[in-house]
This record gives sequence, structure tokens and C-alpha cells, in this order.
Amino acid sequence: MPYDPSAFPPVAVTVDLVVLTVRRHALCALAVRRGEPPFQGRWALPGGFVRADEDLAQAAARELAEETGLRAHEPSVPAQDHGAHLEQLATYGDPKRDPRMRVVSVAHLALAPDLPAPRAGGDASNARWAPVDELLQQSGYGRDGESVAPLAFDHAQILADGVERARSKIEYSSLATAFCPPEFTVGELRRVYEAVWGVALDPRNFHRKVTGTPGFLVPTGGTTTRQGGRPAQLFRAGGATLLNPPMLRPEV
Amino acid sequence: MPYDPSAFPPVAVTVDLVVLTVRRHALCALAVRRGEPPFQGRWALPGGFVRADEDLAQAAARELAEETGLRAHEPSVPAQDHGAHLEQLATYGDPKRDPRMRVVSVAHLALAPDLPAPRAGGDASNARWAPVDELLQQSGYGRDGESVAPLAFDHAQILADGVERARSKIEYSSLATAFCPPEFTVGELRRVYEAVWGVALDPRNFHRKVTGTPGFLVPTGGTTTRQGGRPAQLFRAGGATLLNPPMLRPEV
DNA sequence: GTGTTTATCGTCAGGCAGACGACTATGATC
DNA sequence: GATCATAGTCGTCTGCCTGACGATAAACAC
Repeated sequence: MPYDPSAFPPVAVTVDLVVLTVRRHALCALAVRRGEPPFQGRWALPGGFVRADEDLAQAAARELAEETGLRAHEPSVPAQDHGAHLEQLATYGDPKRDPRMRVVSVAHLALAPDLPAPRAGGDASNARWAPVDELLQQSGYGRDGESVAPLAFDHAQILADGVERARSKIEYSSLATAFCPPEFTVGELRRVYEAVWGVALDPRNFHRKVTGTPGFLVPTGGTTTRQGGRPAQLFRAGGATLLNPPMLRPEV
Repeated sequence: MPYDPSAFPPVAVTVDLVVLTVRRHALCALAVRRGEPPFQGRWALPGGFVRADEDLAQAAARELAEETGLRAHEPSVPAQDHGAHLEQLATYGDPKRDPRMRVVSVAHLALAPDLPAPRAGGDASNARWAPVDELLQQSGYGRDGESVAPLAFDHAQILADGVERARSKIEYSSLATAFCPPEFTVGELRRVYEAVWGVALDPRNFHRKVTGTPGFLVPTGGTTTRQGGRPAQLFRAGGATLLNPPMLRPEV
């Protein structure tokens, strides 16, 4: 096991980000337009190189801040401050995934509330929130629909994996609150689940479930009529991170 | 985004393996003794460099075969043939995790039945199955116990993450069968759960649960008295991979 | 005021898990 | 061979949780 750098081929390590949010009842991901070959002009996931003195999580947090302005909070810290959830997703290292050279990409998953207009280094025209269904169609990972050029590299696979992680993780954790602003109503949280899973949930059973799970929601005392109709109680995320028993995703 | 190799520091990419099995009612992991500095003489997880033409999964499968002789089968293929389950676990890239140079390690998790005597390149004295409790104590990740030198590098963290993955994954998937020989009894499968979780399960409720879940177990017709007592029906793993509703891990 | 919308509380039946009794079929021991 | 220990298998009962869905409450639009 020699550690002579010339003994193994040059490898670049990058972080790519699957940044998800819920806008207008749809699960959306942050996409940036590539300005140079390969895949010039195509949409891709944001990402960049890991610097020499950086941990992988630090690199992902830095990229997230550069692309969205969001600060990531560590999974250990409770979701008090207004930051995005960030976790490692998976690593992609097919020798031919980048035609230029060997690039191993450590993908991360970020969940953010719906607010900031995207900015790709200040250039908003080269970054957008796109519905994941739209980004994944044509790539074999999404449902049928209109024609859109598939994502660059293997980013469709990465995005599909990130979406699947998010879909399954909100089942058994309180992570869905990461899609919500600091204060939110039960209905807003329900619409997050509906958008991420693409299903309709019974408002009454959902309300019973989330308010009956200790530590999931903490009432703040206020109410709001953001959504019209009867004023709804405002909550913030409680300390609980694991949901037991889990929220059940309806069949099919 | 230049791709000039000199633009970023040299990084080595390795795969490390958390290979788990159940022996004598205990969850054990494969450990190899380091023959050279750093951490010379200490126990570590098996692993090695990713070669130029290899995918990450291929590198992990190759290392697994080199260390144990086990062939890995892809997650997509049903567990018919006699191979180990292999999946990517997580990637560890702290700049200082290896004192010699920057090494990014893509850890993989393998689950194997209890059979093969370890062989580290033919040298059995430098490889062993060790109870994970023993490997993790002294490192802050395990329970108290006798003194053992902690694992090299950040391998205690990696092992702890792998064990946690295995513990949670057998809840909602049929993965526990990966710890069993091709044919096994309900009692043997229960002892796998008991060893991985470190709890005692009610044999009657367990039997009802696993035999009542469609696609989990397929009776082969035979019986055995391997364990003494009344002969038990033999089963093999069915096609189902997801357990719904999941197997519930007892509190505490 | 009436209708619409959303929130919230309640009721009821079915499914599943935990606790545990009972019986069965083998090998070991006297 | 009778007895015992061991392990496997089938049932029962109770409580909790979920899905389906009725009913009421509190806002806004007209």
C-alpha cells in the first residue's frame, strides 16, 4: 500500500448538491445552467471541488451558501435557527461519469424552506427551482411529460436518489419541518407531505397524527390565516427527530 | 472550474468495508491487523484503493472477495445465489483522517452468513471476526468493557455507522436473511435479529410476524433439528425486499 | 346572511403488536 | 421406556393506531 501520489491516477473529489424545496405544491430542486463544456447549456446540480483543508460536510455547506445563501445547520443541532438541513447522500464514482477525468462526487441532500430566489454567483438567469418531475422526465427516472433536456452527467440519477431519500426520510423523522418556515401551521406541514409524496392526505387524520406525536410540534401561541379559512394554530419544530410510529405513506 | 490536475491537491480514493456477520449470538465485524505505520499492529477495517478503471461498487466487491472469498450480489438481484449483500454506506473525507495524505474513503457495508474463516491475503492471523461491541468500546461508540486498542483511523466511526445502518435496515427490509445460510429456520432468523439488536424477542410473535408477511419467507419443504428440540421448518428468502409494516425493534 | 374555505374535534371499525397459554416433536437423562 | 429439557408452532386476548368520515368552528367573499 504505497502512498506515493504517482502510484494512483489523479482523482478529483467534488460535492454535488440536491437542494429540495416545496413551491406551489410541487417538490422542486435547484438547478444551475452549465456555462462550459461538457454539457454546455444543460441544467445540472450545483456543486464544486472539495478544497484542500475542507471536510466533505464543510465543502457541501460552503457550496450551499454560495448557491442559495442558506446556512446549513448540523444534524445534531436542533432546527431552531433558520438554516437548511444538510446531510450526505451518496457518492458517485463511475470512471466515465465525467468525460474529462476521473471525478468522484460526494452528493449531499439539502432541504430548504421556500423563500430565497436562486442566485448562481449572482446570476439568477443561470439558476432556478425546477419541479423534480420535470427534471427527471426523459431520463428514465421520472414520469412521462413534455420534452426537457436531461440533466448533465449522472445528475438525474443523483437527483432521483436524493428525492427518494427525502420521500422515505419524512416518513420516520420530523425532517418535513425543514421545508417549512420557522413557524408554520399543521396544514402547511401537510401540504409539504402531499407535495413530496405526490399524494393527498386526510387533513383530520394528519392533524391527529402530528399533534399527537410528542415532541414533533410545539405550539407558539400565535395563529394565522395565510391560507384563508379558519385561523390555524402556529407551531415550530419540536426537539423530536424520530417519529415512532412513523407517518405512513399511502399505498400507490 | 479548471480540470487541470495540478489545480487541486492530490487525493486518494479508497473503499473501506464494514463486513458484518453473526457468530455465536453476537454481531461481529471483519477486522484486519495493520502491518505498517501508521497505526501499525492495530486493528482496522479491510479496504484498499479504487483502481483507475473501477467503479466504487466494483472496488468494494473486489476487496470483499479478496478478504473473504465472498462474491457480492447487486442489490437488484434477488438473494438466490450464495453471496453477500453489499451496499454503499457513507464517505469519510476529513482532511486529517489519514496523517500521510488526503484520503477520501467510500465505506461500504457487507452482510454475510457465518461461515468462511477469514483470510487476509492468505494470512489468517492478521484477520479475524471480532464482536462489534469489543471493537467499539474505548472509542466512545461502544459500551463499557475490557480494554482493547481502538480501531485505526476513523474506522470506529465507520464501523459504528455501519452497525447502525444494519440495525435500522433489518427493521424495514428483509435484509436479515443476508446473515443466514441459503436455508434457515425461523428460529435462526430470530437469533439474527436478537444478535444484531442485542435484545430478546418473543419466539411466538416473531414466528407469526415473519411467516405472516407475504414474500418474506418461502418454505422449502425440509426440516432440521440443528438447534435441538422439535424439528423446524426450513425456509429460504422470498422475493420481498421491503417489510411493510416493519419489524418493530423493542424499546430500550 | 349565505356560501366557501380551512381548521379542529369525535366516532367507529379493522389491523397489528405485545403478553402469554397450550400443545408438539425431537434428543438427553435416569 | 418414562421423564425432562429444548425448541417450534398455533391461539387468544387486549390495547393502540390508522383509515374513513361526520360534525363543528372561525375566518373571508359576496
